[in-house]
Amino acid sequence: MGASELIGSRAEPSLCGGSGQEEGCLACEVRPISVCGALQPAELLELQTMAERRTFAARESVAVQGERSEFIYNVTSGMFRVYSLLPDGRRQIVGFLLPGDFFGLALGERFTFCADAVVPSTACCFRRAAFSTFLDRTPHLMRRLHEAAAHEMTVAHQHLVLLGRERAERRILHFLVTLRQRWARVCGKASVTIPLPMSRADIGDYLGLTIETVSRTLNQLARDRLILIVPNGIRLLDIAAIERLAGEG
Amino acid sequence: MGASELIGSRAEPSLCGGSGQEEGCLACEVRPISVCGALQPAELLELQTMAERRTFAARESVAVQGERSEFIYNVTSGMFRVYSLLPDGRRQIVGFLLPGDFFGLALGERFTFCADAVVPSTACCFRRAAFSTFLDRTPHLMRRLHEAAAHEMTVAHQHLVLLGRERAERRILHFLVTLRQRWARVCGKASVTIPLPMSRADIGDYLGLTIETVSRTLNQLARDRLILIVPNGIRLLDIAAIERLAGEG
DNA sequence: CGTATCGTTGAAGTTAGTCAATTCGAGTGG
DNA sequence: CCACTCGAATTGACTAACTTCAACGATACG
Repeated sequence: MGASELIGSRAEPSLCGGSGQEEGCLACEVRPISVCGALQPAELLELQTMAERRTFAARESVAVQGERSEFIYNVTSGMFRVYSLLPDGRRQIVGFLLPGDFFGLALGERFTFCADAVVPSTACCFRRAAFSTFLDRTPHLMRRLHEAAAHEMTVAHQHLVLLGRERAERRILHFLVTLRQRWARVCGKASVTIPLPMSRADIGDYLGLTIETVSRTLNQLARDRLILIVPNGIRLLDIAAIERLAGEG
Repeated sequence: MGASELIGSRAEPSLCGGSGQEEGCLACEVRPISVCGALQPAELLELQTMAERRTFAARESVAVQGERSEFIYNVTSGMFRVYSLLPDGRRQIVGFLLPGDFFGLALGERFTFCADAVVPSTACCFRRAAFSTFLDRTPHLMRRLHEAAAHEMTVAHQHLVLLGRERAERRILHFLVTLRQRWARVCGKASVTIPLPMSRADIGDYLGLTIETVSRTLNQLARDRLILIVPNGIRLLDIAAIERLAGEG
């Protein structure tokens, strides 16, 4: 083994974003990558009046399946998981939210899913009613939201393909490749080290696998010298090979 | 076996809908259950000018992954399947479209999935550009479309739960229960006999199973006297038990 | 009546799940 | 600083579920 110089490359999740609360929407660090990027300065000032930055502790709940959805959220830092709970306690994570991602787009009266913070995180909260009327006055934001929803739909469909038709190794690889791309968007540049703030159980519940299978598969990939497992993350050692094995990516 | 009096209860898929072409949107048989139901008579007349009823033969293609999406469609009779093809020929069906369902909601420039007719079917076609401008002038239709998209999202998430966390029997049962509800909406009343115009291969590709597993599971359910397999359909013999076994349904 | 396709059934093989033991790492208190 | 504890991650042995491969039966169609 003895690759001690490789170890220690901790995936420190700056998880981008940060404070900036005081400065309002104009100075928002996720605006360029979020739906808010569609807005003019004047509109941002108006949006700001109905926005409130909230902090969430790790595991703190954002939404509970079936409860009334008073707010919608725009993630500004950290990571959230969106999931469904089955009566017997099993869980299916349908997605992880990164900075710039919207939650509550499907503006039904009630949340159809649970969501909570994976790590300490922040999000911008909007009262649904206020946001909704703002939306009516701002058709280009509506468009942008619709595009975001369409993209979410495409992502969900790819997730379906993964769960329905791929085996464990490809699920894991696809997950890593996709997550890398999403981090790249958030951080402005692609990194070979992917922060994985979520647990193996989370990954398993996202990919329809058990923790044991996730662990075995990751360690097999590490033995094959495709990845390196670092604290709180994964370093991709051979991105070309990984993307090839993952399918289209 | 000798339940010959039960056999012969063919699931004749009137598959509801039918002609009505000549009479226009006002007389459209799927309007009450479709997004068009949100429109006023005057608006329907306008919509009608950009609508064209098209007929599709079984297996005729509606959309091909990656191609430009010139039209969007509203299913008026029959059934379509929406799917993704993998490079090695495997297929994941992400959904079946019934009368009243919209296709092409995610108004990207290109189709992200394939779609074709399962049986001879008809659909109302709208040129995307024209429909899009109509949408801008008709915010309540936009709302309704957005709600439909949100519902699609919820359905996709439930599908994810199914593929990620349920075994074959529950996938099949859930599929039957859900399809029954959808037919009920289309036909105006719930029936114990569910038309299944699609093949076992289609069901398998929808549920992430092989044809063999679909066949074995269905026949096991028939042996357990929960269902009866009839030509082109399934009759549910014990709906209460089926819904219990399927989970929340 | 022959052929093609679809569906069913059986047997063998694989993958991932289950159960259980062990290790690792972070945090705690002596 | 070290022992202890707790949860997360890893690893192994075994098992269940589903797939694969193969053969066969039914049905529709020319």
